[in-house]
Amino acid sequence: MKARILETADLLFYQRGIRAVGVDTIAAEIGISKRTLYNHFPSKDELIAAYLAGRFTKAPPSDKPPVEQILGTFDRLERGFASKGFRGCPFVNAVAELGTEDQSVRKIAVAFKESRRLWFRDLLKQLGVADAEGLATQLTLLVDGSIAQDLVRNDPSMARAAKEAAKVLLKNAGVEVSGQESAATATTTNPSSSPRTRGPIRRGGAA
Amino acid sequence: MKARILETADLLFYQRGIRAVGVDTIAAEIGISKRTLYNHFPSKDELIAAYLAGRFTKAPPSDKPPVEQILGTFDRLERGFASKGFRGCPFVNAVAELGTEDQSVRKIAVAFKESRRLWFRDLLKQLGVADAEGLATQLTLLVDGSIAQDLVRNDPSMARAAKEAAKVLLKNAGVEVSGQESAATATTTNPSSSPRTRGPIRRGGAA
DNA sequence: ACTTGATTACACCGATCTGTGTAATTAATG
DNA sequence: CATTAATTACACAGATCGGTGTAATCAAGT
Repeated sequence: MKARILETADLLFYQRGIRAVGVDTIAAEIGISKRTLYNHFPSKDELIAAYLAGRFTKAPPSDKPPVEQILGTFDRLERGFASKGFRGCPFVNAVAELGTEDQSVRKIAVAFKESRRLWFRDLLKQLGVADAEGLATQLTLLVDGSIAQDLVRNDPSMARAAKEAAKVLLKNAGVEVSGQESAATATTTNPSSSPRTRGPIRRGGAA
Repeated sequence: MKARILETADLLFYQRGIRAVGVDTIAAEIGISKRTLYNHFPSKDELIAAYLAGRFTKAPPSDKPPVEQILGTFDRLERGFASKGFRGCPFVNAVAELGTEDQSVRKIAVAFKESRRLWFRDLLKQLGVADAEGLATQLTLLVDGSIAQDLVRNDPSMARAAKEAAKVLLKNAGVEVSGQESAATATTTNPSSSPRTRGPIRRGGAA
């Protein structure tokens, strides 16, 4: 039951915004009484915390080459953008919505962003990149930038644009990139041409 | 009076979030009656629209070289981040908060983001960049990425990281960059080292 | 059959929300 | 001074908010 509550809260919070969704709405959506919800979560704040904690997924370990892992991030991002329910990064959205007041929310958001950055950094170190720290930061900028842009534009091609930029940054750092489909910035699309139409249903909102 | 209402709404909406600020709060902050507020704005929605419209500033024309204008964007961004009240991009925040429900909000956000992209694109064309469209998109990713990262991390150095990445992208496109302070990604900082401490008061939140 | 624990329905609290109606007050204009 | 327009105070509407209290019901497990 607790899982069902959390999963419904996740869906509604992410889709409509945290402040926009009341506990009554969540309970009604599941078809349970509000009392039951409060038996599992003592307050909405704790439900919000659990929602964000549940979004804090670790990047799964992979045996693929580091470069493919890094660039694969942008492919997964693009699929995420194209999936139906995508609505940006839940952590960034939460901070944007709840303001700096809620320090706990900001803390978990920082932790998530930093974990992603460290994931990039470690892969870059494996590649022997000199300034792995700095380049990792730059890659997260491309990730979050494409997420923000897709949030407002509904244009999954933003992920491809980010990927092309990432390739350039990697090459510049001396990393050998597959080359194959690169052609520098050539494949990057013009955002005013492609947008709209979302694909499958999915759960969306990795980041 | 209308101006005063709008300016106060701007401050509160941006600082605390749109949903988090009631019309009573705005009126009380100014010291006027709620009735007066509603005499100037027929509904909160219209006040929100006016707030976002007021944030839609045009990038001021400049006679400086295109490269300096482009890179200067990130310097202004960094100053914005360091200013006290900075809380991310008001348009992205509004979309994140109000959801896809409110189509008018999303539309103005798209218009703003696109205007910024076109500003980059035109400068890149002046520089003779082949794929000005694509590179302009990539630059906006760095801008929005650094904004999102600073929003959660409170780390103005994200603007510098974005600037360094932008330099690499520009060089890769054949643009002559000042060189002086570049040194590739070398000056990029590690985010876990620098954060906190905000500067002057300002109005913050360009994007 | 009995107990235990979860869930239910439902009323209710105080607070806050957007928005309105109204009559008095104030300020500027002729 | 008289007219007009803006602003005021204030009560109020209807909705929703997060959260609680309570007694009945339901579903195991032993």
